[in-house]
Amino acid sequence: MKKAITIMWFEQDLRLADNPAFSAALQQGDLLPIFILDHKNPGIYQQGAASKWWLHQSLAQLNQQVHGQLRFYTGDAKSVIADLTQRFKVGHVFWNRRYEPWRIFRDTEIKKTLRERGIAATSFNGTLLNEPWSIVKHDQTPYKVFTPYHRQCAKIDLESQPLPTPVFPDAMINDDCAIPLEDLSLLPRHKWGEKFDKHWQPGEAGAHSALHNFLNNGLKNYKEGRDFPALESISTLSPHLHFGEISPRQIQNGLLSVMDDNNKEHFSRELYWREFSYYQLYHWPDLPHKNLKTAFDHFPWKTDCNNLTLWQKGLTGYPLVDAGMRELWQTGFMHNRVRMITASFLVKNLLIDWRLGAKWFWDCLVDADLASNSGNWQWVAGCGTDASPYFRIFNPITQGEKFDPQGTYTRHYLPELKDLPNKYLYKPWEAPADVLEKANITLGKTYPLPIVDIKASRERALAAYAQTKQEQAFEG
DNA sequence: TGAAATGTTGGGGCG
DNA sequence: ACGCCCCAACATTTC
Repeated sequence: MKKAITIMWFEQDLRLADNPAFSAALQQGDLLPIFILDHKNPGIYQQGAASKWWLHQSLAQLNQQVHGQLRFYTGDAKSVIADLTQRFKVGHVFWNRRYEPWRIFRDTEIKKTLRERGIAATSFNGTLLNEPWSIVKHDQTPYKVFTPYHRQCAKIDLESQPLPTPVFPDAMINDDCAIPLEDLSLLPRHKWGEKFDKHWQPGEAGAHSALHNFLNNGLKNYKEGRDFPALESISTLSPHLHFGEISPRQIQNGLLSVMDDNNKEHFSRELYWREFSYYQLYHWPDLPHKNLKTAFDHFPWKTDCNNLTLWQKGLTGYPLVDAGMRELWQTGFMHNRVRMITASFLVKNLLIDWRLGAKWFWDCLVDADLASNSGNWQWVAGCGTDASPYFRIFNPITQGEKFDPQGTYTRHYLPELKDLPNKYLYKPWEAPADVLEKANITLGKTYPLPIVDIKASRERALAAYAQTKQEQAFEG
């Protein structure tokens, strides 16, 4: 009788340390570590190009960590696993749970099928501090608002130690039917991803170096500094977290050694915003594509494709908005404050459906995450459960003057404005002709004129939102 | 994790 | 010295 093998199914947990499924799988021995690129099941949530680039790099790192013994497959995960159980005597399949609705559906089926065939299937929590179903209000319904949700988590969260990096065997099971990483075709054809190389270090080592860099530098000024895109006061851990190169528990544990309670508290809160997004996605699986407040189903969105394109390209004529959109394109990332400003501009000043903004971010972000991206866009648009008030409309001029007063960030991404004095940086159309000439700027040519009037578009948005608010009250 | 409009206060100029 | 106006600066309200 052949000895049964154990499958460790990696997906959004591309790390060895504090990986509960991997640690458990190692206990069983005769390990086949696999990764499946499932392009059959995600439907409309096909991974974006930037995210694919990251995944490729991260898989390469993980494969190196297990001495090239990670086995790659592509196709429908259910069939791939069924096929493996045909060709091998499989005793046990391990994985860490994932929370996208299509993955929950898929994994539930797989678990059921395996068990029916007498194969053990065990999943773990390697991704969240709390399982979404474990936190409910007294009446057993899920929290809709962040603050009470967070308060409740703080009450029950115990400090738990991350698992140590396990020792893994030199030789794991081989499978001749597996394909090389390159055949997953994750890298863009036209070297578009190469520009990301200088900004990021995907993989478990890169994740920990980002964490330590943040703990030693950015964190001490996090509370104030995180609002200033020119400062390096943010963690940039989001893509690492998305792919599970580091766990929230490891991050929280890293915070324990830091004395500064105030900044620590504010950063920890952001980890819980991530948790809250996953929580919402679990309890409201329509989060990515439906307004949670149904009054927004009749919202008068503009369908002007031209303005959407100008926003995407960073050609709105509002320098802070354009700088953010170009940061996104160039680096696959955008500073959080600037994400709010660019999103507010699209949804409120341009009146373009938040789902189109979410789609663009989804394609461009290396940290594209269905839970966080959808949750945050619903928040900005005001149609989420816990949403930004409808009248909160960011003024990209004021925001620039307040949060990038020297223009360091803005000029970095808009070199065509580098010689424009601070006084006019966020409103170049107000600059006198001689100032523009001296700065080598021809408005409408070297840099666009504003595509909407900020005051008029603000009033237009307020009117549209007031109408929706009324319908909402009517619907109860 | 806003912004603009409106209201209030208090100091200085000036008849 | 006094009252009046002007207008920042700050506070409150409204969207």
